[in-house]
Amino acid sequence: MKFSGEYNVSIDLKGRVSIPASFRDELGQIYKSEGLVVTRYKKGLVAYPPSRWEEICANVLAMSPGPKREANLRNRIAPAKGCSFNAQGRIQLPQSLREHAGLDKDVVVIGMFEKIEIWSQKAHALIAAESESMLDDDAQGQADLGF
Amino acid sequence: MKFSGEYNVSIDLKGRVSIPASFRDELGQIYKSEGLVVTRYKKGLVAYPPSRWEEICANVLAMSPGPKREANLRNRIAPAKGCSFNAQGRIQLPQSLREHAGLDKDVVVIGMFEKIEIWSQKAHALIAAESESMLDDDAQGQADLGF
DNA sequence: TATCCTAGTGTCAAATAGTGTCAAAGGGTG
DNA sequence: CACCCTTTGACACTATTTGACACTAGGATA
Repeated sequence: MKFSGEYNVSIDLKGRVSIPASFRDELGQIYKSEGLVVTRYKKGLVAYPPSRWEEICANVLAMSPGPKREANLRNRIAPAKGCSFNAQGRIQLPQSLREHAGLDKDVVVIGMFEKIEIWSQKAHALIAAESESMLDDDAQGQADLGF
Repeated sequence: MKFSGEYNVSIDLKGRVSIPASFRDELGQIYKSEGLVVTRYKKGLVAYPPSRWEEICANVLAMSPGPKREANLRNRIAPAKGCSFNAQGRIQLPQSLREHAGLDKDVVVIGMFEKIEIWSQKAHALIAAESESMLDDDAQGQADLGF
């Protein structure tokens, strides 16, 4: 699965975000039958196809007990929610996740190959600026990559 | 039993917390007949289905005598209280547990697979922030898990 | 022992949140 | 410019959560 592209979409007054048609096409069958699993990620959200989520879950559960495992359970696994699509291609995000990401009205949905990120416009602008300056500081690295 | 999701709920003026409908569904029959057993856990509370609680109790009781067993008895087993649901899906938390967790008005209820955690909003924000920074500092670990 | 006070219960009804669906608006394409 | 597909706002409906109130039990006090 190769989600890609950056989309500005809006949230309706009940907390549903439109997932771009191209992502839904990419999901194929899954789009209607299973939906996506959404959880916290930094100051935003990520969404995975359920099968991918199962793998991640299994990886975390398999960690040896300790604070890292606990942190992953608490901040990634526990807040996760399976969200199915409605007839218009929107998914309902639970209040707790919307709050975490500070979502209201304008959000950015980003295809990141095997996952989909969801940010408030504001948070996305911040993290994008941060990433950009990191790349700026590494002109050699950029050149090596062929940019 | 797989409780999951994070919910902001409120406590009424007599100390009852609403347990989210999805958790009650997960409990099925047990919800009406048996309720939950709640006890202290760190700076918050945990709730278990009674059958799970029996197992935990048995494990502690089976420990060989010593300060660890004593500590478990004192801080986990002894303060525990069985709480049944009312018609609106709320459970009454005893004052001692409310006090321990510093609960007043806004609380967070979290599904953690086989158990349910209950925190004051404040305490949860603290522990979640701590976990988050731990995850941030370990980008490689996060990637290895598939996030 | 009678009375007051507090903590806890049961229940109702208002408020809030979530769901399903329709149709208008917007954007891209031929 | 007309058409089609996608996105968005809106509405009605259902489910869930919350605040409120009256009532009960038990403990303390006089």
